[in-house]
Parts: sequence; structure tokens; C-alpha cells
Amino acid sequence: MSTRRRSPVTPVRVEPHRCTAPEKRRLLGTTPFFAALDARQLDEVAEVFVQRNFTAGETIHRAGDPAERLSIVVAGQVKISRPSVDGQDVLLGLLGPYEHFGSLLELGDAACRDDAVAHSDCCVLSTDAESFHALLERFPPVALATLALVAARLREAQATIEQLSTYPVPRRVAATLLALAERLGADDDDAGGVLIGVALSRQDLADMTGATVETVSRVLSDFRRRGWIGSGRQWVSVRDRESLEAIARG
Amino acid sequence: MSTRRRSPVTPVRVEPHRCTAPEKRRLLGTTPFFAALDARQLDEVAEVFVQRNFTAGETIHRAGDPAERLSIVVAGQVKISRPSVDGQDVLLGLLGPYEHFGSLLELGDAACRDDAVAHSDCCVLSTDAESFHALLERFPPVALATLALVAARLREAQATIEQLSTYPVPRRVAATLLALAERLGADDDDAGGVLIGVALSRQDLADMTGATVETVSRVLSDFRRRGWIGSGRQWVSVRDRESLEAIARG
DNA sequence: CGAGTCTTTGATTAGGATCAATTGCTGTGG
DNA sequence: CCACAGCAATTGATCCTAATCAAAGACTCG
Repeated sequence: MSTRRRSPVTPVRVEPHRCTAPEKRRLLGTTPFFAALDARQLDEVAEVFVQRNFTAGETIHRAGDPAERLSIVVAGQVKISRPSVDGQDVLLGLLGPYEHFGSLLELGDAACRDDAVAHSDCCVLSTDAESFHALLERFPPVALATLALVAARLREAQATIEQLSTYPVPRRVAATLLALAERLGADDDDAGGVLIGVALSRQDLADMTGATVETVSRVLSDFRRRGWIGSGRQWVSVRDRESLEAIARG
Repeated sequence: MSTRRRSPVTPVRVEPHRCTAPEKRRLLGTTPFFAALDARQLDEVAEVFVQRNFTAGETIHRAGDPAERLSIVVAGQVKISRPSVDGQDVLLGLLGPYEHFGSLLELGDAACRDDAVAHSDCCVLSTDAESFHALLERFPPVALATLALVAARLREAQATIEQLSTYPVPRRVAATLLALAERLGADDDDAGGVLIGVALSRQDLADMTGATVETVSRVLSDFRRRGWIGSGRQWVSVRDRESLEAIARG
């Protein structure tokens, strides 16, 4: 068929390295959290962060674990999902570099509500909630940056609520694809579209849109037949942004 | 019928007053934003806040207005809803005393995404985004408190996303009623339940749960027949928390 | 009392979920 | 290198939840 190909164009990322101290400092400095700090201050920050690598599919933490760490993705992607008894997971975030997950503030005995899984091989810097809280108090600009990040997340969440409340599935799928292409678009697969640069199963898409695998598959087949997207096992690429936007707008 | 009554037990609140300066200071001090500040600091804060009263139904701001003010409810309730072209509004928040709305940070030319309407007569303290930003920088504890508030909102939003993605309507309605009773429960109407202390139309409930008025009405009728709630025009009271919780848990 | 709004109830429809196979891709091991 | 195991994706058939369409009842207020 015109819009089908057989091999996922997604190059897989691997990162089996260990950060040196100065590297760690540099990475943290690139992060929106700590962008405002100078070299000396970054040293202080770097001291409380530890680096860990995960291979694709590895579990970072599970819902129910004590909520005591804040983590920042520095390479690769991490999938945050809320599990439910009957296996109907909800995908709350697909985080790329410089995005955070875990607990920002809660020092008490709160439990994690979500699973965090390495969606690709990835590298994560993390610290315990207590140390992070100390950083917030010590460096006011960090608190402000954090506030901005959380506020942005809240806005995204509210947009998602709006979508789930009122849009039919094809519209939600279109909007989700566009958002992903925007955030993770590795431009151009060989058919001149914007390839979503992350392994993306139908199940993932279903968990993001609150639909079922089957429905998502049907919707994508339809979009593909119309030439709006290309898709295959674990990948999607946007080929006709205009049309998708029209659907996403209603 | 056993569970019907004719008059809404909701007492309407009225507040046609004007805060004196010390009153304003005291109110701000009770707010989670500024609880950590001392009297002198509160004076400074109070200077940039102005008080406004609204009568029930009055519009505070509309989606599309420039996003330039942060407001804190000090009495009454404010309804935050996201309008959509086809009138399918989404109710994002029903705010009571000490909850905030408006823009925390965006100093640019951002536009409000939501309508804010006085849901009851209410009293609001507000300031412009710029002044608030200055307060955040001047008083680090305020930034931390704000961060905690926004993080809490984010958690609520994620819970809502989970519900909308996977729960059927009766479950969402039950969960919503319990949450409202928790937050706004004026205990005891004359039938020994927990009355939700706010005017609450079926439409509001529909906008909160992403369902239609008709469906909500049917669900409530069902709950009422089972004796789990009492309800009437613009009010609901929870009479059998246990059973509702069972539904809300699935 | 009568207009207007909110609520309830019924009948019908449709969007998606569910159930059930089948096909196709990938990586593995003989 | 090919066969096969295993998972991902597709497609079809059916069912069901909730939306839609339509109307009538209830409460409120001027």
C-alpha cells in the first residue's frame, strides 16, 4: 500500500555510560530547573544528584512504592502510567530530556501513584525529596523554575481533561499525534513526513487517549488510507499535518 | 418518595461588604500562600491586592481575556470552566475559600483559557501577575507554598484524567459527589446526610464528569431510588457514603 | 398566574468496547 | 537461512453505554 513500510525507522538509542562529575554538573545546568545557577552553585546541586541508567523496558519505580525521589530525564524517554486493577492503564506522560517525574515536595509517607518505566534506554539524574526541598529553599530561582514547570504540566493536564470530556476518539488521536510530532518529531522518514521519534505501540496510543487498542488501530488505518499518516509496528509518522489539524480542531 | 424534598436546603450566602485594610491583611494571612509571613510582610502583600465582590452568576473573566491577574477566593465559590464551540463546557474547578485562579506566572501576552464565574455571591482578592511574580521573588516561602498548591492541583487533575479515561459514568458521578461532600460538605440536612454546601445543578455535575445532563439525571435518580443520596433542584446530599464509595471504587 | 429554568423520563441512535480470529513483523535457535 | 514462537496489529461481528432527540413535569420568581 502507498503508505505502509515494513521496518520501523525509529533508531534505537543506547547509552551505557557513566557521567563524570563535571558532566553531571553540565547536564544539570542545562536543565530548566537549574539553568539560573552559576558554576559554583551547580556543584552544590550536583552533589545530591545521582545518575542511573536504565535499559528499555526496565521499571524505574512502581505505583505504591514510597514517594521519595525526584528524577530528571537527561537522555532517552521515560513512560509514566497509572495502573488500574483491570489492566486499563492510563498513560500520563512520555517524558523526554529535561523533564521530571517523581515527588517534588511530599516528604511524608506518601506513596507513588504511578509506574515509571524506561521507554527507551535512558539516563536519569535523581535525588531524594528531602534534598530537593533543601535546594528549593536554598535557591529561590530553582523554586520559581520548578513552579513554572509544574504550572505547565497542569495546563497540559487540563487540556487532556478537556479532550477526554468532549472529543470523540479520532479527534483525540489526531491531537495526540500532532502533540507527539511536535515534541518528539524527528523530521522526515523517507516519505517526507514527520516521524514520531519514539517507539509507539497502539497500546501506548490507546492509553494516552483513553481508548482501546482496537479502536486506535481502526482510526490509524483510516488515517493511513487517507494518506495523512504512515504507520507500522511501533511507529507513526505525520504526513499531512493540515488534515490532522482539521480533525483535531473538530 | 422517601428521598425527595422540595426545597433546596442550601442557604445562600451574601457578602456585600468592603474589606478594611487590616481585614485584608488578616485574610491574606489565612491564605496558604501567605501563611508563613509575619505582620509586616503581610502589609507589603496586602498593598498589591485589591478586593472585589461579585454576585452569584456574575462573570469574573472570560476565556480569551488577557491572562494578567491572579485571584484568591476568600468567601463564596467561583466556577472555572473551559468553554467549547458547541456549548459542551468542561468544569475544571469549583473553588472555595483560599483557592486561587488566574495566571500565576505568565507575564507575556497569554490569553485566559477559562471562564471564571461567581458561583455564589463571593469575595475575591486579586493582583496582577507582575506584582505576584515580584512577591514570589521577594518571599521564597510564598514560592514554596504556591508550588505546593499547584502540585496539589496537578495531582487532582491527573486523578480526573484517570477517571475520564477508564470509568463509566455512574462511577465518575459517585466519585465526584464524594469529593464534593468532602470538600464542601455542610453536614446534615434534615434526613441525616451530608449536604453538599453549594448550589449544584445537573448541568454542573455533567460538566464535571464529562457526561450529559440527561445521563447525570438518570444516574442520580437511580442513586436516589436506592437511598444513597437525596437530591432536588440544585442540591445533592450524600446519605449512604459506603455504597457510593463501593461504586466509586468500581 | 405564567414565563422561564431545571429536572425527569422515554425512545432511538451511534460511538466505542468487547469478543474472536487472522495476519504480519521480529528476533531466536536449530 | 529458514522455521517457529511470540507479540503487535488488523479486521470483523456483536453488544452496550451513553449521547441525542423529544416531551412532559416541577420548582422559582416576578
